[in-house]
Amino acid sequence: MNQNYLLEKIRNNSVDCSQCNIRQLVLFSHLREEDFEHIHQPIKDVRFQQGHAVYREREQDEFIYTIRSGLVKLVKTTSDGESRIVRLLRVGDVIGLEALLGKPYQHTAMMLEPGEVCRIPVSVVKNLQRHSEALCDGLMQRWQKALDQADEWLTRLNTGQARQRVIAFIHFLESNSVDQPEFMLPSREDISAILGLTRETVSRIIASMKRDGELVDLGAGSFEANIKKVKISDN
Amino acid sequence: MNQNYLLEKIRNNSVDCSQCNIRQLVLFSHLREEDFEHIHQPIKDVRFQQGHAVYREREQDEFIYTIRSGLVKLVKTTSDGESRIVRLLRVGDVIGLEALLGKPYQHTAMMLEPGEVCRIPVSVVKNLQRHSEALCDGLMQRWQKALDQADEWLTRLNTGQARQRVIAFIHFLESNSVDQPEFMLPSREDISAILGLTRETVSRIIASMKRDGELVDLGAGSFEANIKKVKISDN
DNA sequence: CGTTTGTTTGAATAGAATCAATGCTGGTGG
DNA sequence: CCACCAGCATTGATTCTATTCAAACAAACG
Repeated sequence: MNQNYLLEKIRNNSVDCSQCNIRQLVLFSHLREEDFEHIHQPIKDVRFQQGHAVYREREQDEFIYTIRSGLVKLVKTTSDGESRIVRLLRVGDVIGLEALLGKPYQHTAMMLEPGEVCRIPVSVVKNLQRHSEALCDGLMQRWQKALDQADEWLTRLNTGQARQRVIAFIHFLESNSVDQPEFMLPSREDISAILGLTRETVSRIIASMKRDGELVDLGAGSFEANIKKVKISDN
Repeated sequence: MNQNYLLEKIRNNSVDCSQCNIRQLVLFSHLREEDFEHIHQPIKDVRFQQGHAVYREREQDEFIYTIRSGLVKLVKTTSDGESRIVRLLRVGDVIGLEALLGKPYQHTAMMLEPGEVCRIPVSVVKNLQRHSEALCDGLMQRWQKALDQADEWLTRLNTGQARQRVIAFIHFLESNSVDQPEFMLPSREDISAILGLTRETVSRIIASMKRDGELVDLGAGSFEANIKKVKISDN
C-alpha cells in the first residue's frame, strides 16, 4: 500500500519529501516520519529556465513553492509601469506564502538563473498544519525571514548614495554564495530595478569598480561575467 | 472561581479580551468564548506618550503588542547611524511578532502620537495556538499584512521623484484616516526618514503644495498643523 | 556576417543634498 | 508681562550627484 503510493507518486513526476536532499533547508525540516503520511496531494518538482515566471502578480492559485536551486526575483509593477525587484530568494526559501491565505500572488516570481522548485499544494500544508505544530512555527519563520529581507532591502539597498548601494548589494550577493568568493552579477537592468537607480548609473559604478580592481571579472565564458570581489573600500 | 479570576485580572491592571471594544480588529477576533479560558497570564493595557518607545531594536522580550489607539513608527538604524522609518502602524495592527519566534525586536517601535497598546505575553499566544487553529491563521495574516506594507513602502514611497513620493505619502495618510479627509502630518524629520529624502526637500515640497492650494492647513492650534488635502495633481 | 541585445562611455541637464540664514511658535524664567 | 531661548519649519544659494539623451561598443545568435 505504502509501496503503491510511492510508485504512483513517481509516475506523476511527484517527489517523496522525506527523502529530499535539501530537507533540512525546506519547510518540512521538522516533520516526523509519520507526518509524511498526511501528504495526499502530489508535490511536484518543476524546472524553470532563466527568465520564466513561477507565478505572476495578481494571479490566484493553490500552490506555494520552495526553491531547490537557482535564484528567484520577486517583481512588483508600480502604478506608472515601472517595475521594481523587492526581494531575491534562493535555495531553501519559500515563495508564494500568500496563497495560504487565499490571496492572489503579490509579485511576479521569475528565475534569474535556471533552477528547480517544489510545487506544494496549499491543501497539503493545511493538512500537515493540523497534525504538526512545528509546521506553523516553520511558516511563521519564513514570513519573518521575508519581512527581515524586505526591511534590509529598504534600509541597506535603497538608502544613501548610488555607490554605497551597489557596494551593499555586492555584499548581499557575496553573503549568499556561501563557500566561494565568486558570484554572478545580474544584468544591469535587474540591478537597477533592485537599487532604484538607472542602468547607466549602475553600469558606470560597476565599470569603475572593475577599473579600480575592487571587482575582478573572471569572465567564465557564460553570458554575464563571473565576478570576484577583491576589496570594497567604503568611500 | 471564574469570578475570582476576573477579579484578579482587574486588580492587576489587566484586561478581559472577550470584552474588548476593538475585538473585531485585533488578534483574538476569531476566538470562541471558551478559548478565552486559556489565557492564564495577564494581558495589560499600557498607555504611552508621544515619542516614547514600546520596545527597542535588538532588545529581546516576551511580549507582542496590539495597538488600541495612536500611530506607531517602526524605526531601523542603519550601519552609518542614520535611521529610517520602515512602517507606520495604527489601531488593530500587531507589532513585535518576532518575539513569538524568540527573536530580538528588529525595530524600535515609537509613538508618533499618544496612544494605548495591549501587551500580550508570548506564552498566552502559544497557549491559544494549541487550542485554536484560527489564531495561527490570524497570525499569518498579520505577517502578510506587514509584508504587504513593506513592499508598498518600497515601491510607492521610496521610488521616483521627491514630489511623487510626498504625494504618495499623503495618499497613504489619507487612506488611514478613514472617515475624515483631514489628517495630521508628522514632523518633516519623520517624513524624511520615511521617504528617504532630506528635511529641507520635504519642507520645500509641502510648503509649495500649501501655496498651490493642494494642501490646506487647518492649523487647529496643536503644534503641528492639521492638514486637509484639497487636490493632488500628479505632475 | 549582419542583427539583436545588453554594456559602456560622454555631454548636458535636472533634481536633491548641503550649507547657511531666517522665521515661527510655545515655553521658561526674570 | 515681556524677553529670551529651544525646536522645528521655511527659504535661498551653491554644489554635487544621478538622470537623461545619445552614441559607440561588445558579445551572442541566427
